[in-house]
Amino acid sequence: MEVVAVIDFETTGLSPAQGDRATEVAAVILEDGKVVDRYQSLMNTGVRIPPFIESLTGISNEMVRRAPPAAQVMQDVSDFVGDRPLVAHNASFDSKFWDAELARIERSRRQEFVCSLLLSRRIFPLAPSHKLGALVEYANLPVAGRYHRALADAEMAASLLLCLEGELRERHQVSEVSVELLRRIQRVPKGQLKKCIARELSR
DNA sequence: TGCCAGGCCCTCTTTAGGGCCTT
Repeated sequence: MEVVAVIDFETTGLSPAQGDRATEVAAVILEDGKVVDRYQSLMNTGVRIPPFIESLTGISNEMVRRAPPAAQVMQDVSDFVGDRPLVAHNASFDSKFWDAELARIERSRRQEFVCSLLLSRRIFPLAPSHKLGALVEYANLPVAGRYHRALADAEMAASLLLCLEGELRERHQVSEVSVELLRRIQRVPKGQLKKCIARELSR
């Protein structure tokens, strides 16, 4: 697989369109089956974190008040990941915040996202849940730290991606798992994974 | 005052509804 950047945001809520902002971002660079570089930072947007979210993430208003400005953090993390393909667990969520926070510093995303949630639904259809934590347990992956902290979640999403790649290699005899193949697999209709892989491998 | 997301996916579907997943 090509070198990819696995990212994760902690935020004040679910929707940047409703005024929610990022509170923390992390990115890990995945190369040759291992994490070779890491970035993590809290970020100060000036938006108050609701008590429920403080409790969920352990990220307090006091912590972000002391953090660097969001503009600086987004510039740094954007430079850190560069043009590498991005991966996130439930990418529809992280891509919204990635795009919204980048737009505030007048930058735009140049690469597509791969979603480990959509992939895990195809590759592990029998998992009891496709939440990140449940998949980590299901696949017996290492717990990288506290759930709902950006770096720990990004590390565990990276482990999950490697696990999914391993499944494709072993169970489906795919010798080379490309980002393009992952993008196609995450859109395959239910029950058509094998057919999709066979079609892709015969190209 | 009351309410507040959105994409994906399944099904008792397609002129819809509801659960999952992210914080």
